[in-house]
Amino acid sequence: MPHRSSHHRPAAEQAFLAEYDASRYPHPSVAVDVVVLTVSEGALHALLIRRGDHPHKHRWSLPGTFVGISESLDDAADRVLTGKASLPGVFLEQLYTFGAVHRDPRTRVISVAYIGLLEIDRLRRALGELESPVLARLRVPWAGESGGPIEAVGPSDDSLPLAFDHADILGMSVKRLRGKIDYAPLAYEFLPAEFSLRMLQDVHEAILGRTLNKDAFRRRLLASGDLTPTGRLQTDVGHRPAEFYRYGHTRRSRST
Amino acid sequence: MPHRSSHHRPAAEQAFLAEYDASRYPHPSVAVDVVVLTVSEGALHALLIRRGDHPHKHRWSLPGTFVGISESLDDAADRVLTGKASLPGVFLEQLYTFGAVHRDPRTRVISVAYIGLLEIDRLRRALGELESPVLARLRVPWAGESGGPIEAVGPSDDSLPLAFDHADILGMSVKRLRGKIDYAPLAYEFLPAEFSLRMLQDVHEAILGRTLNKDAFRRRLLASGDLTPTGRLQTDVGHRPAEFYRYGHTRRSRST
DNA sequence: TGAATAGTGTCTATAAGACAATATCCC
DNA sequence: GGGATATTGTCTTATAGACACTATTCA
Repeated sequence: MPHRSSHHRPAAEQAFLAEYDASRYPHPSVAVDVVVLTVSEGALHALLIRRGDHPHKHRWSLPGTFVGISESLDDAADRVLTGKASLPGVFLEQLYTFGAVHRDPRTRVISVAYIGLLEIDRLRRALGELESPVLARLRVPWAGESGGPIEAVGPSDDSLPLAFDHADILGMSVKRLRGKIDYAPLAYEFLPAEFSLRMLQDVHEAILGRTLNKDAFRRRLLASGDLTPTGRLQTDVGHRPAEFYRYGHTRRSRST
Repeated sequence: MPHRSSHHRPAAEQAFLAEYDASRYPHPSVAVDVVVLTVSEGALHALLIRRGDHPHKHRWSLPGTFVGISESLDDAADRVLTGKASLPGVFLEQLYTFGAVHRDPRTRVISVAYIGLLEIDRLRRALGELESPVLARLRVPWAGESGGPIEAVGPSDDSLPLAFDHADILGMSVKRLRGKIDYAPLAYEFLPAEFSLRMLQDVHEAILGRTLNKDAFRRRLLASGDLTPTGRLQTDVGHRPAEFYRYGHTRRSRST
């Protein structure tokens, strides 16, 4: 969220902070939280973990970890996925850093949020090994890219109480996804290597939260040159089978 | 930059970090750096400060500060502007968090970068009070939104040596600006309250690093409904004077 | 009057929405 | 064959680029 710098502060506070010495004053803790997103049944879902301890005991939170003193932020985000869920090779991108003073009631924790995108089947397989996590459907109460906190709902449409400012982090991740889906190849992260145009459109619609024009979607994506037809067709579908495509630039013939 | 989570780490390291206790292990320092941007003479410029101390003595760096233990990130970014340069009310937005382990050779410093946008005249007035800062023109070696580090050049087109990873931070800020200029009202931050369409187009061109079609730009901006004509005209311009506009939705008549 | 830039009108090319027609699979 | 969805083609509409023309100011 953009803001405007505030009006003047007391000169004493300015002087104090200008003299701030990194080694003499207490440092905040720095954590990374990862919004692990997937698309299932036409809707975005996020991976949540039920907290066993205070604060926010029994609320649901994003998987995360503290950042080691000799570990980059990206590596810490990796570690959340490769450690907890054995999920190497997942698309990860830094989202936003949440730094309100009292966002964690215990102590000062600044959290660098990441988004991780992956296919539902792969995520489910990795989750099979674990106990507490749940895939919660996201309910977005705003249209377009307005932004703001969003809800996570359980299997029976019950709203799951979220820990800390994680409703804001989830909201920011959906906003980011919506803003980038039209020009960045994010949707393919939610799909297997080969997919039909309808599957791709379903992913776009789940992210955007609205239906799209089928003809225009087809034309636009095929014209982009980012899709390579595989020649393979769907089977056992009870109607004309769709062709499968693969993400990647079509090789242009050398002679033309 | 998106990345992919790496392959498995040694179980011992995972176990160690999983047990990481915020109170027992050293915390990184957290700083904010602000990319203060303005548009002058058809080009983006950023505020840089010559470092007087090691490391990177005599190199140029972004204005920044450490984050206080009871201070939000946004407040720390405010303080950089209201403290050092007496610039309250400036548009500030969080950009990205830079967390490579050795980005600062002294100790572990994670830096949350912000962008601050303001009008050239206002910035110059505030700078008059100070000594070391300079407004450096930005030279962007990539087109569109490819991203990557960029150069800052002095008055005689000499490249200024930048401290730390500040060339990357500057590059990220230009990339962000280019990505948002078409749908967010960023350009107006670089202009006085009343401006001509040509002045607005000049700002867009400076940000995008390329010329735009004049007719299409006019049509698009006027059709957006975001501009209110003031009725006032330029004076002393040696050619037909342009009308001044103001940013803000045109009030619609109640009867129509 | 001439130089210079603002602003308007028109034509064309491209992309999106709407809709109809045909294709192909399983039952 | 019938149901269902994929795929293709055409028409219409909105928007962007190109270009020509008119308008207004100061020197």
